[in-house]
Amino acid sequence: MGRSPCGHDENGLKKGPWTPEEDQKLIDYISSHGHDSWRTLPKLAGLNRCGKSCRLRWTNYLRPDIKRGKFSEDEERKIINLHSVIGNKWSRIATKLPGRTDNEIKNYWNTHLRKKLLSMGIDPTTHKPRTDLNHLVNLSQLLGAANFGNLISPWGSALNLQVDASHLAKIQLLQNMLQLMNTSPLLNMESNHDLFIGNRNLNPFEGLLNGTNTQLNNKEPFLTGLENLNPGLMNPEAPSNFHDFDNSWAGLEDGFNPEILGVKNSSLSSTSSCENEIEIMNPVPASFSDSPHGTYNINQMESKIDPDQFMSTDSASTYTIFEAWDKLIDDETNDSYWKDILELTSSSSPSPAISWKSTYFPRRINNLAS
DNA sequence: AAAGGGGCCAACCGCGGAGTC
DNA sequence: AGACTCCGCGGTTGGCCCCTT
Repeated sequence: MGRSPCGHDENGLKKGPWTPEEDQKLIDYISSHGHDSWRTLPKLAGLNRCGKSCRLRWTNYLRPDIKRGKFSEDEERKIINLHSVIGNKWSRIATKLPGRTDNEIKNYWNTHLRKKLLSMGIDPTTHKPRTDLNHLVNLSQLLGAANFGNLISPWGSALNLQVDASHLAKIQLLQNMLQLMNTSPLLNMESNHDLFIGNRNLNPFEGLLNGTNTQLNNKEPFLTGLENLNPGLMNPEAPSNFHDFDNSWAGLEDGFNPEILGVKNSSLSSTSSCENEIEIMNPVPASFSDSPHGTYNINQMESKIDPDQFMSTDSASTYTIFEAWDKLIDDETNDSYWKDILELTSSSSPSPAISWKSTYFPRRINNLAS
């Protein structure tokens, strides 16, 4: 395994797979002397290796506290949740999984979890539902195989929607919207990472992932998605740090101006620390900017939230996510689609969901509701 | 049974940050 | 302040293994 089997570098130091004898030498030395300096360790331990190779071998394989074997479902869930928050920070993820190394987690992600998410129709980079047509085909197959009547989407069973690619796209757009809001800096002012780890799910498909389907079977389908939002928004008596929300929203409709959001460039392009040693990544995934500009689709919509464009003052050609929403709604020849959602979510009065929607889409909601 | 191909994963590479002089 | 060294991290590689044909 590895590269350059039995090879040696220009200094005559051995590279490639470790032999049992070398392993034993390393274990013996570290057991009695520790590893204060990896640079000097190989010579002192009688190993013809570079210090880096010794460190890697120890930390990834020989360390006594390493847990080997298959990843548990709980570990899988943790990895997925952590990755959705901090991205490819394997060493950070590893600190939350005792006995697992960053290398092991990274390999497991690339060989198992990534594919698993893809097969579930989730983009492993953004942790959002995928929106390409190939995926829609896969998703429809997945849905078809999984008790279609109940499993179309978190909201599908209640809305009794017809299932075709068009509806799936709309459902996904709705989910994307919810997730976008969920991950927007405005909605995450409290930066409580417990929102993301453990009992809170970032993506609405997690029920599929963990096999519980809790969200999919939820009796309040719209709320199922909305519960991912900051509870402050779901609460009619929102906490004080949301007092500017309405004003901010007005600004958003004008082009998603980060100044209005109070978002600095640094927080968009890098990470910022929070007290629990979890970094909240850029809420707008960088891959958004990779979306091709073609016909109207979700990717195009999301591409308007490219962090680079946040800093641009040129808004003449800006096609905001909210305009896309308007277009989507306008494209619906029959408003009953949206009225169904409204009726459903307003059935339990007073519904937090309807107030949420009124806040987000005041014009549209008022028109439909009247 | 043999060959081919893809998956898996240990190990390497290169970069960047931190510390030291 | 700048140069240098060391360490740690994320990305990538490539040999082994297993499955399929």
